[in-house]
Amino acid sequence: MNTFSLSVNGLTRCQNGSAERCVSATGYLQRSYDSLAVIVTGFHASKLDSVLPCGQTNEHDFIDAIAGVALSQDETTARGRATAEMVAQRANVSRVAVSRAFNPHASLKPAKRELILRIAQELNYTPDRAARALVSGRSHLVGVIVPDVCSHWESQEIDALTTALQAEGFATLLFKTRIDYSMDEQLLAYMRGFNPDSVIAFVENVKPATLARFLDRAVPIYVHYPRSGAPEESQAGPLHDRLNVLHRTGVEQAVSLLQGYGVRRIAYVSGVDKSRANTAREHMLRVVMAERGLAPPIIAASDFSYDRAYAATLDLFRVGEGADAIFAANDVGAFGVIDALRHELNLRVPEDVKVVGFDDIAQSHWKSYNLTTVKFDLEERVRALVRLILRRLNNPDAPALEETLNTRLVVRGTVG
Amino acid sequence: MNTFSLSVNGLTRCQNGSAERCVSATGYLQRSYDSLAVIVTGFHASKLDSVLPCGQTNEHDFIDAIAGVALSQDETTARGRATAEMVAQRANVSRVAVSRAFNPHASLKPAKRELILRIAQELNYTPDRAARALVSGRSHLVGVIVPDVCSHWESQEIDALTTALQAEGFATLLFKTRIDYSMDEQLLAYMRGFNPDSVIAFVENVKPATLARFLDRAVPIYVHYPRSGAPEESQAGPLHDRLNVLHRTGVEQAVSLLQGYGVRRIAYVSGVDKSRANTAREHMLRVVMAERGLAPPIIAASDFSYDRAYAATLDLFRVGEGADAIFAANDVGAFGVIDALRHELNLRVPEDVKVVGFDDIAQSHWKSYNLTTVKFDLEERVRALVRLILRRLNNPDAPALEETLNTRLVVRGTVG
DNA sequence: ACGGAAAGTGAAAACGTGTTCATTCTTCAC
DNA sequence: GTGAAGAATGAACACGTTTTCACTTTCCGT
Repeated sequence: MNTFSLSVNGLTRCQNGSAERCVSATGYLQRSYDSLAVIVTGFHASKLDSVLPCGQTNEHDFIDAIAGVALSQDETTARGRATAEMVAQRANVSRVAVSRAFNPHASLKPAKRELILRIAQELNYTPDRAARALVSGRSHLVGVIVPDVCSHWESQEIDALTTALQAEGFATLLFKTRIDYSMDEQLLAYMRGFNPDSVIAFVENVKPATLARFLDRAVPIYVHYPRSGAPEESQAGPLHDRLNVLHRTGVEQAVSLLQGYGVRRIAYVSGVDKSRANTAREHMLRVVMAERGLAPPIIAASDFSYDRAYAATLDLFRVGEGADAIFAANDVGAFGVIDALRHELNLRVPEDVKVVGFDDIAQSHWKSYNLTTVKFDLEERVRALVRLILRRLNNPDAPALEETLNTRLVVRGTVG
Repeated sequence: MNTFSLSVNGLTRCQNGSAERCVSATGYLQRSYDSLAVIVTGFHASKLDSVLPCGQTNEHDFIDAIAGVALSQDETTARGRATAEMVAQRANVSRVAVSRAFNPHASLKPAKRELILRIAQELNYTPDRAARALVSGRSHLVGVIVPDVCSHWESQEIDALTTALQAEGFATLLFKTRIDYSMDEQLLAYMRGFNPDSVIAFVENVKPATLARFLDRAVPIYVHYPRSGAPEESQAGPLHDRLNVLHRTGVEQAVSLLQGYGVRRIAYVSGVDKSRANTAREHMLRVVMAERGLAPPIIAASDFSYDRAYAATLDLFRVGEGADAIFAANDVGAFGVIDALRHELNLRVPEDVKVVGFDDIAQSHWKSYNLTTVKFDLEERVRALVRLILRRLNNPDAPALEETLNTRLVVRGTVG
């Protein structure tokens, strides 16, 4: 067969390849990464030969060369990965022992385990997750459904989520749904084929029938925008795992601050109409304002986006009666509000109108906005979510769990 | 066994469950989704019974109920998914026929295929991708390595990528690497376990040894920031698949525009030091400026981030000599530049200093920035990338492919 | 009607792992 | 030295597909 093999550190061999090219490449590798064993095997000799840089090379050229080879690799070696059988053979143990070596809970003589792991590393072996999933029923994949990865809040949450899951041996499987926050059946069926162990949906208007299609597997599904979790809403005990957010704390701080400045007319530029995040925020704002003797907020309909918040603000002042202060359902919406006020209505923020957002995304501290906002600790939230998921996966029959997170006001330049 | 089963449309049955609860739920489902078959099966009857809402219910309550059941589902039914065997049995065909029914290229009598697909749908069956991957060697997963999902450019690219891959029957498997744009071996080994069919790395400083660990499988790896692809750099023929971007066009337009305003001192606020995107952009700027008789740009070191671009701009004017116009290596960096100029240095943009970015991300049209920028068509780029990947997967031995994309200047408010 | 090509079919063999179960080896107290 | 308990071991099976390989049926032109 037309193969090429190249090893660095210890044994250096070439088969069916041009010797000097191999040595040149080897030398380069040794110079750059001398403590590392590199094994390259199973290519069209002709291709590797014509591609490997000779003489002095820089790193980029070498990467290009290797990448080029990887791309044109021989089909016959596609399954060339080391298998547990090979490791077992080389270590003079049974294949089962190899499996056990990679499972920390299995009992295996420490010396044996060490030997197996060493040989496995030499052969660049890791257990095949597809096979493992097939027999264990665990794919170690977590499906994440999101309407728009670019939305700041979502992207930051996906980022933290991926980090947390990765640390626990899981991987994030990303799916996009329609932008209107609905999750269609087709997508769910599609995703189901990948066997995720759990699903986190950044959408809300989930149809029962859609969810039902998932129910023939024990897949915990987390509809991601949590209940408002205000004390007055809490019930005897949760029916299922739940993540609550206490909007009250942050909202009270914000309203109190605004009252200190003598604000009278407060408007709310909303999020997507029936979404829980929007409902909870608007509701809490209404409750807190009523408690403090303020008239109900003026509602300007929007959908969490910059553009619609911008337009809603124009309407509020041109068609409507305006306001002294504006709450936006999220920070991105608040950016739209601020830009509309400053650049189209020629109003000053915060002198003429004060603005408060929700979320505290990374962009909120940018100087052009410098937004005062109700912070929703993202890292903490993701940690709690991953904790819920893992606990549920490890113990499917445990009683329902509930985690509660608090909010607080971050005061910046758009108030005061 | 302690099971509950509920069907809507046609046959409506309850087993071991409270009849009226079942009927109530059924009625709700029928009212809401009357054209849909809903099959719920395999739960702890006690749990479903205590959870299902009775009488008038709203959608949210019902979702909560179903979700609660999904979470507390019986362990024994975890593998309760329909299998090809069951479909075959019910359709009176062999299991192989079922497999063929789901493979468009396999030959099967149309009537038979139709029957099988109908029954499969009834049973909510889809082929198990883990099993399929095991035997076919194709996981239909594409690994995406990214240092920071939140970065605007990356998040928009991930979004488009996911959409495109989803349409082709693939899914995006997301991994995070370190923020310094390096890709560590550990991550690659970890990812390898998931058997991605291809890997797209949004990182550049890839070590050969790191890549080599992937080379025992035929996995096309795309290091994502492309070569500058300027004509003077192009070679005889590409050694491997490659995506080129012609920065020249957009940069020429930008420099020409600036010259028209009599700009003399041009600065460049850079990206991550040795990254290709940064290198290519700086290089092209240098070349074009030289061609037009301008002095070389003043370099202000940054790393693509808002905060460092902000700081670099302050340095440029406080320690250095300032500039009439500033190119930023990316749009986010340009936002930092603009904010530093306006809010800390009290300079006007564009009157005192003109600013140009690279990328044209969605935020660039926001009124606070309204950035003039060199557009890099994201959708087009992702389409090209997916095209390359699929062609390579379908035909691993095809000659190397090359796609070239152009750029153009989008003129907004930060120049002129 | 006839032959041959093409299409359709199902039994069996992979794919690479985790798990169970009966067996063997080690350890330790007496 | 003995017995028993516990740890360590490997053979065999299971997981749900796709693929290969003979074999049978259908189709079509003469």
